[in-house]
Amino acid sequence: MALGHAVLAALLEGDASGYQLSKRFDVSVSNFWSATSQQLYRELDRLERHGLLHGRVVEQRGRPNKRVFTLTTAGRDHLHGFIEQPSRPTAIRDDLLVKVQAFDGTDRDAIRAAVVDRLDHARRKLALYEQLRDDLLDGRSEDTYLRDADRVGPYLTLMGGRMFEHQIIQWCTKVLDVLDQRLHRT
Amino acid sequence: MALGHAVLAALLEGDASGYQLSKRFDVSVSNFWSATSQQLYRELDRLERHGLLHGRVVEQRGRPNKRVFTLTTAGRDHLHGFIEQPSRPTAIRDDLLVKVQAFDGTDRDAIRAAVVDRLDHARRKLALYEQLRDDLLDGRSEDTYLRDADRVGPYLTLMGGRMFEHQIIQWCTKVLDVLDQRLHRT
DNA sequence: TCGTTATAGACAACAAGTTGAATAGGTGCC
DNA sequence: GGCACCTATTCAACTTGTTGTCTATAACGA
Repeated sequence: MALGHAVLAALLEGDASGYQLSKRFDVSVSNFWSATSQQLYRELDRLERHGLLHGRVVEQRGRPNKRVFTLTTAGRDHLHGFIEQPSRPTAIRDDLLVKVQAFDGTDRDAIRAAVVDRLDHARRKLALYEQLRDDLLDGRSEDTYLRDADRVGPYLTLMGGRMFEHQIIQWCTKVLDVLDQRLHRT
Repeated sequence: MALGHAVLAALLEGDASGYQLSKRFDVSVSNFWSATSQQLYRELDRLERHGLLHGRVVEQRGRPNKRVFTLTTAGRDHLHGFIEQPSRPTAIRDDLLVKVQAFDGTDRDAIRAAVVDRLDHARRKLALYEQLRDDLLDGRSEDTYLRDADRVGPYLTLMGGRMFEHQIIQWCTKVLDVLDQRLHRT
């Protein structure tokens, strides 16, 4: 139940409906997990059946009713239990890397385009993370924030996402370098 | 068909049986994809049905026969086609990050242990990658290798894995720092 | 000789994730 | 006035990935 734990962790930041949760997963939660809205709804049902959270229907004018979910005590306990379990290191699985691996000299332009694309995406992500970071720090220094904040988890995972994208940028730059060097060879 | 492409790419390094392939996935291929042997056997059957590779049975003395798979021309073409398709950036999905996100002060020791564990694992992985790199370079400088080598893909993905683990190490170190700072607060 | 590790696979059940579509009112823009 | 996007959720079908069990043989060391 990997997604489930991510959902429970996300709800630590406050109650939310499925839709709100999917928005949360699009931005801040994307640092540590990703999921489509369909997955989320399915998982919310499942977690509710297991008593780890409970939803109440909120009626709305002019738009469909929504179900807002809250963590139960059992849900919090479950999260604590999860933290104690060993976690396997995540394996890398990346289309772009498969493409680079398969590079045999004939499809240089296509590979180059794919890498440039990813580089672009990573830069955008990084900018978003910097923004989120500024919002979170709200003028304070990192040290001050880390000392005083109630929950440091969200900041640390954000730093994780930031470093991740940074590394992608480095790698892409290197790959482009190599590809361009080889252009002059042939 | 994401796994399929990884298998095809792995076979670019030479023909292999299911078992050999699973070994390959454990070491060098793990830089860009991961899969269990069960997944591999299933995928090999599928790829053969689609004509992207073909297997021939090799009889062995004293042990079960093995099927050795070779890329077909259709398989190579398919790989080239794949390279031209846009690839979505991989989403992060990591148990450890979920745990850190969920950190609420009460389970400091468990989180710490999980991070130390991961740090350890990353260091080991990094050492392995350095070894693979040395083997690949075989005394040559990186520049020389990149200029002369037939296929630079494997080296570049290896560098990807290397940078990835390096970044993990940085992040883990930072998290431990923060956790230990907070110890002195409470 | 017994247990362990490595080789080489097959099969089944289940969990997780993706893709595509449907519903239905609301807001903003040209 | 129409079109596109936003809110909010659900359903169905499918592909991927995980976990566990099973059958064999061979080499190695205690």
